[in-house]
Amino acid sequence: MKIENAKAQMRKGVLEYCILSVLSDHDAYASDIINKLKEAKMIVVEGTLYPLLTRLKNSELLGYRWEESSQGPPRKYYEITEKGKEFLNELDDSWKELVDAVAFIRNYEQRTD
Amino acid sequence: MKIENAKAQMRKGVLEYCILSVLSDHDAYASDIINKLKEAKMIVVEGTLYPLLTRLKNSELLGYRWEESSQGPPRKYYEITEKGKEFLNELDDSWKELVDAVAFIRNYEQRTD
DNA sequence: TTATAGTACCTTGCAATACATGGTACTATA
DNA sequence: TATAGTACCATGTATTGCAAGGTACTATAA
Repeated sequence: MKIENAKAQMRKGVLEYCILSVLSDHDAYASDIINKLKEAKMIVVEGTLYPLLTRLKNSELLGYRWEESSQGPPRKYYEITEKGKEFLNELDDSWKELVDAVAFIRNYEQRTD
Repeated sequence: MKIENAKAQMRKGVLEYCILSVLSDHDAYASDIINKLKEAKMIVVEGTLYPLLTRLKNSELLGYRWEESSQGPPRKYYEITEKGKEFLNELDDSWKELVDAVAFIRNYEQRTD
């Protein structure tokens, strides 16, 4: 369905912004992050999240540590780095500019209706 | 520069939304569209716009007609179709959901600071 | 008439990311 | 020992923004 495809395209670039946001609040492991995003109605699956976390870690925007779990296998807790925080600020600016641009275009269109 | 790359990624999916918005207001040719988007600080170049207009036309979301110009070559005026208007509404909903999701995540993060 | 500038449109291949799919591994419990 | 629940992972596909190089029409200058 074409709108689903458009939604996926709109998520490109925004997901890393959201993940860095979630982690700037507190450290988390993958399942935590998925649940936090789900609360915001940003539905992300593991197949998307793990490669993205790896990419962010490789870019030194995130770090991680292993922690034992009282049940099940050990968990990989991710944390944002200083570099990640700086990048998050830049993403914040970019996102706001984009939202403003879209609002300008949409409001301009509706004003002339 | 990595932030420029992130910006390009954030524009994926959003550009077609903006272009359909611009054209739902009034018909336009490429240069018009580029200028309208520039007013909103959405910088788009021809190499991006022409393939996208072609894709939208092939998806029957847009139609076009040629019009002579008093100076220079003839111009291709694009217009949105009924199907395009319906899709624009769906894109509008999707965009708003995304913006709400991001706001939820960002506000949650700042509330706990 | 020819050459040039301005304007309009176009094609193609590359880079980057979301994600589906299939997989491995650890731990607790039966 | 086998199984269920949970956690993590790799890879290839699909899609779009866009840089780069191109063609073509029209008016104007030479």
